[in-house]
Amino acid sequence: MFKIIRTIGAATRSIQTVSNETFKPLGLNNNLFIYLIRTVEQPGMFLGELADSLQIDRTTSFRTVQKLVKLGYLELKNDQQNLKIKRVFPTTKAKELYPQLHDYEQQSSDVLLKNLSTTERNQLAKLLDKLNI
Amino acid sequence: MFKIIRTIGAATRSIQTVSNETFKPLGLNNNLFIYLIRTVEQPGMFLGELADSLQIDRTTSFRTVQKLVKLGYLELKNDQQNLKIKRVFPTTKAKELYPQLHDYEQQSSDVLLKNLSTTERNQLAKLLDKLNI
DNA sequence: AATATATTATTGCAAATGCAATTAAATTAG
DNA sequence: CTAATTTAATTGCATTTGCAATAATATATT
Repeated sequence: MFKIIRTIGAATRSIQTVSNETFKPLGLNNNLFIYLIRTVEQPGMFLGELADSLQIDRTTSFRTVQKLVKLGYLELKNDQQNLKIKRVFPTTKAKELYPQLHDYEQQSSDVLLKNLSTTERNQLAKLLDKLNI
Repeated sequence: MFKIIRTIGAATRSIQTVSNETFKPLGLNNNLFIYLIRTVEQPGMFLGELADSLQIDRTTSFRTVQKLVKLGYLELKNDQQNLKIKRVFPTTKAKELYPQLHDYEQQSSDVLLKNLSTTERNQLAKLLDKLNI
């Protein structure tokens, strides 16, 4: 069964390599685009929360968010109740870009899954949902 | 279906975070241990071949292999036929460590898959094998 | 055989990464 | 209420990462 983690590792690295190349023109190399997708879909998470939800180191995530703020994609807002936290929101620019990012994600998924039938895709999605991440 | 690539991405990052922590005492943080596993299982690949098989950038892989040579885990040998390539082999140290690495991989897999039955695990493995990586 | 193209290893460099430590606010325990 | 503990953001720093470029060899083309 160890082959499972090898395969998903290889798939992830492979997907990231391609997406880096794809989004370089937008300055969104690395995993930048997953931050945007996540933030548009669930705006208002605080910094650490966002990092944890993406399974990315908090300090790495912190600096990436700074960069995305500088690029005009995200903005940070202080919380009224809790002075400690800063909440992350997408700008209009990010919201406008979102459909394109989502399309890419979809296409990327289609390529990865091209050898699987619809039934198999559903099966796979269901099984992955049960992973203990 | 886009959820599939999100999930495997999150799983991969999560697994790597834990393995980094686990192997820090051995100096094998990052993905170092997957190089060792791969090289023990298939010794003699040339540098670029190894990198490609792990879906890792060739220059990154190049430097990582250098590091593993320095740490005494791998060694490079010139090829008789092809002066351009260098083949990568595990040292005794690496071969001795291999069972431990493989055990870890197995345990890590067990944790990830703990909510899946044996049938489901087999199903998942089969579906992942069909991915177009 | 000579030239052009492709492949491999390697280095330079700037950016990203992540652990450790710090500061400040919030929560919990006494 | 006060002190101790936890949690969040932030910075420092050394390492890693990966694109771009280079050099050397191998392969393909004419």
